[in-house]
Amino acid sequence: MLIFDDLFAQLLEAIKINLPEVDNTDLVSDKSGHADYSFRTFRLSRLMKTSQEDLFSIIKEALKSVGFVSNVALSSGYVNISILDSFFLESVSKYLSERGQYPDTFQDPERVLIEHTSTNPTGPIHIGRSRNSVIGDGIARIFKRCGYRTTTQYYVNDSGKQVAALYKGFQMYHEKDDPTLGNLLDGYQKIYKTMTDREKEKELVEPEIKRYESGDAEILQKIREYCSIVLQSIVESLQKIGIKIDDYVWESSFLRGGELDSVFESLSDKIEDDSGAKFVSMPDGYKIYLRRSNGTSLYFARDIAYHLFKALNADWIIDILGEDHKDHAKNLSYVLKEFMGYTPRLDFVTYGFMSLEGSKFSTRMGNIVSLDEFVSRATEEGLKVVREKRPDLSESRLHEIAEAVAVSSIRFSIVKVNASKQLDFRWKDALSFEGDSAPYVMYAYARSRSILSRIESVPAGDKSWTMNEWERRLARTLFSYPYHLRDALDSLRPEIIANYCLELVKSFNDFYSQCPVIGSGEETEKRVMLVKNFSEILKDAGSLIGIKFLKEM
RNA sequence: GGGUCCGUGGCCUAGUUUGGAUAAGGCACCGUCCUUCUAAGUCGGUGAUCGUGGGUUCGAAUCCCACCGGGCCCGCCA
Repeated sequence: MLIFDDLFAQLLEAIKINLPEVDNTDLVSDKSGHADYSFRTFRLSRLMKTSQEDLFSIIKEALKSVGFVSNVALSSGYVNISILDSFFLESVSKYLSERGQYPDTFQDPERVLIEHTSTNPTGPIHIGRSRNSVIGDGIARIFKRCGYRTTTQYYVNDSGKQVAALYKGFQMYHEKDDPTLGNLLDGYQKIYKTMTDREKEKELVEPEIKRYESGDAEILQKIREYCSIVLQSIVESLQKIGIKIDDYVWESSFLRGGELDSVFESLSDKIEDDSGAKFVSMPDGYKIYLRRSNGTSLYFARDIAYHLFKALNADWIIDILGEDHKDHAKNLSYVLKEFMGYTPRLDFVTYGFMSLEGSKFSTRMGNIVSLDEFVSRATEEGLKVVREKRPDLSESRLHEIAEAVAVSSIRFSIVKVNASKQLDFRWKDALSFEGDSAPYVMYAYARSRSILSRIESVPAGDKSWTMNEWERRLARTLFSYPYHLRDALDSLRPEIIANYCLELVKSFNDFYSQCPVIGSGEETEKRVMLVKNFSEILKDAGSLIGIKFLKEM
């Protein structure tokens, strides 16, 4: 829960005393530049058959007692409400100095579990898949920031067809070799080339699945070993872009622990039979198979078991999934809630697929970019740029900056786009460090730190803190941070934070070019305060989406 | 074919969940500003019938319907 001076709520409450019919869609934070808040009279005027002028008088009267309101005016149906110049800056400063953060938080008892990435341990993570990680990690950080007890989890698929193929491929093509990452991937790719149709797949892989699920010690041990090797490389790739997942849950643990049997037991009155195979029916008649006729389990059944397991330690469960899993998510949610009385809050964030230079990612066409490759190319590009701009810095410092720029850029370029949209990856755009990008954000931070580092003593200034338009806009944008944070949390949309960062930086850059800080006499104290608040809040917000901030760059 | 998501200047994106005051940024292009705190920046300019057509409304990028274009799903794969 966020703690801050919620002006919006206070204004609304004050107006409600004299005008109980008001609801929170009548009042908006104004974006048109007319005022700070704007009350729209249209709805109430019709509803109450009261003129806009009369409503205006009532509102003006109601706001008389509100100390931070400086002006109330009626303009073409809008009641424009202005806030005292000093209020925004004072409020933010108070929180930062007294509580250490703005907004402050109150620990929420709800335990939130966010599952993300969960890519099959059958190959390195590529840039398309990393969209999942970037979104998931962003959402997790937003929850933590808002005071939730948050855990992230990676579901390791070490059972089923794909990993059986990983095993079989290695046995077929590299039996005498060490199970290195390279050999495992090679075997996997080769076996997939031979599995040209579903019959071929069945023939090669199904006996292995059967062995696996019947508890054959050899295959169990091998698959765990192979998956661990591939998973390790994925974990390392994620680490490079600053993502660390709290828990790894192995799918196979539900096969062995008996959880799967309890799933079938508790669903027994819903389960139907199709020549030995087991399924449940959705309201539209669609059949969801839980078990093959040969007795082995299917993904849906194991995913039920997994979600029951999640519920043991969480009140709110969030899964980040590719849009190909959308129907699965809907059906899973239905079965859990309607058939099994599932109580935790369950949300799915699905994201559109990424493409590469306008065409589909495709492993077999070689049309793919691994996360590692992207990181190293971005770092290289970053190094080129920093070297040119900062020839004065040491080699190690240049590398440090290049890496921060690369990682931040990668995450920012992915997270800033709404998850529901398809995202086309283009090298040219991804490696550009200008405009609406992470370096743009980082650079503004470095500028603010540079100013602060040059401040020795601050002369006491004019305490009334009247502001010019640039100071005011910056102060107001800083103040608005909690609203964006709350929006991002409620809608599970980390891009709201990315866009807020851009908006905040824009207001800072305008301020920077118009308002000198050092040596500005009476203005200095106020401006230093603005710069200080800016650097803290920008770092706070940007860190949520994985931007790394440097004092200089 | 059925379901579902997306469609905003030449290109990319915000705004759509909660309908409101001249549709907001970036890239590219043209021009401006470094003897003020880092020019990865600032300012100005060119460029949008918000996919199309209806509807609801005092008011629609936003809500409803139809259509068009694209993604994804429709497996005893995951």
